[in-house]
Amino acid sequence: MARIPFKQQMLQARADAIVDVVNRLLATKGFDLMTVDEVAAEVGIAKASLYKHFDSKESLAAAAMTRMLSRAVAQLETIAADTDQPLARLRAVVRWTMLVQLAGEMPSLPSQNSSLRAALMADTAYMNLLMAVSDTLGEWITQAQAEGQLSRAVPPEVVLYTLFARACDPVLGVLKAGGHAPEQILEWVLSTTFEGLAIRA
Amino acid sequence: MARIPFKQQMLQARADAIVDVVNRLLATKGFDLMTVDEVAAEVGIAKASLYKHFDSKESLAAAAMTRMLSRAVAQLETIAADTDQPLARLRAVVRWTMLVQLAGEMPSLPSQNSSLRAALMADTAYMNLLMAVSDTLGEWITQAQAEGQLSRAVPPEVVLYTLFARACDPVLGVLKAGGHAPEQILEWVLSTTFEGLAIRA
DNA sequence: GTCTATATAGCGATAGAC
DNA sequence: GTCTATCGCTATATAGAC
Repeated sequence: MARIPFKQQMLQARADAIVDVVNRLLATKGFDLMTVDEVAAEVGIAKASLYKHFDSKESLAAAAMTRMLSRAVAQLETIAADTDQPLARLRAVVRWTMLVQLAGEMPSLPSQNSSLRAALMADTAYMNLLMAVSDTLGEWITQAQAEGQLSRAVPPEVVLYTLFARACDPVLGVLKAGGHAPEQILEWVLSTTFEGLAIRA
Repeated sequence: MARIPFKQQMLQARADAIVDVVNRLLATKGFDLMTVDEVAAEVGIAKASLYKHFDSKESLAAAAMTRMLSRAVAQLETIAADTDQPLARLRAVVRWTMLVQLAGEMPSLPSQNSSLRAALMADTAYMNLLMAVSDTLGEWITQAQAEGQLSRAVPPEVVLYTLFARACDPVLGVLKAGGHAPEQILEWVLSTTFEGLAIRA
């Protein structure tokens, strides 16, 4: 284990604190309504100091998304160790993303903001993690279809996008605001996602 | 039929033209990235003139949403006349909302913006139409469940929210950007919505 | 009602002292 | 690196002439 200078540790801790705040604000207000002033105030530092750590508002968002993706990778490994069944793995993934969202910790970015999209696609750490997650999920999806656990009515690509969409499904927030218990919400959305709305023939 | 002054007709036509532009901009860029300057420029009038028709940016969005809801009400009547089967009606509703979205005409508003939420909830025309749509859909949902066509694993409320969520499902945009045919996209998303991802036992 | 011109405010980002 | 203070820009909204 390499020795890490004390000063550098402090910097890393501060950067983590910043990303914590950004992550929560992205989850609650979204990118457009989140202001850099607000981030600095909640972290408890001056805005100019914040810009010593991150180049722009977009890079703040990218850092939050990157950390969430790295947590997702870790979670995928845990899930893979838990079960061999590909469909069970996919259910566990959706369950985890919904738990994160219900905890108010799932950063969601507007897909329409072009400057943000550009910043994300230029961030190699983000892109690599995104591809890692997509690849792993893609494998599980094709396995689940091959083993007859997952519907073959839709191609793997569509399944993947559907799972990603569930990670930021607005239905969760509405049901949470309606006063329903998290565990109950989880069951409902998992049911609609995997079993669908119609009655099984 | 009451006679309507020519001048008033012109005003109404202009207001419609404004809502047309707002509707398309809300569908493509979203509320936060849409600017009033842009709306005025595309309509071809000065921004100050625009503010003679609408009080604020929020009221512009409310007008677009209200018109879309009134179209939805009309569509519900058409669907009700087409079939008696409640599940078939619900499928037709989702199909219609997805067609609108694929045409780039479905205005979507950020649920996080509080000033916008307040403006919408203060708009009685909007609220009445929203309740009308919700009531009709709610009836069809309970009927479909009673007749054994729709899953009873989730309460009607959750079904309703799920259907609303499909009207602005980001998966559609991703698949469209991927170059897939609209009819193909429609089938896939209808399948995942009603039949679910898992294989039917 | 429509226009030009402007008020007002908030935000992202930076300068410069320490 | 951290701070205070400020720049520069953009956006919503309005004033006032016609």
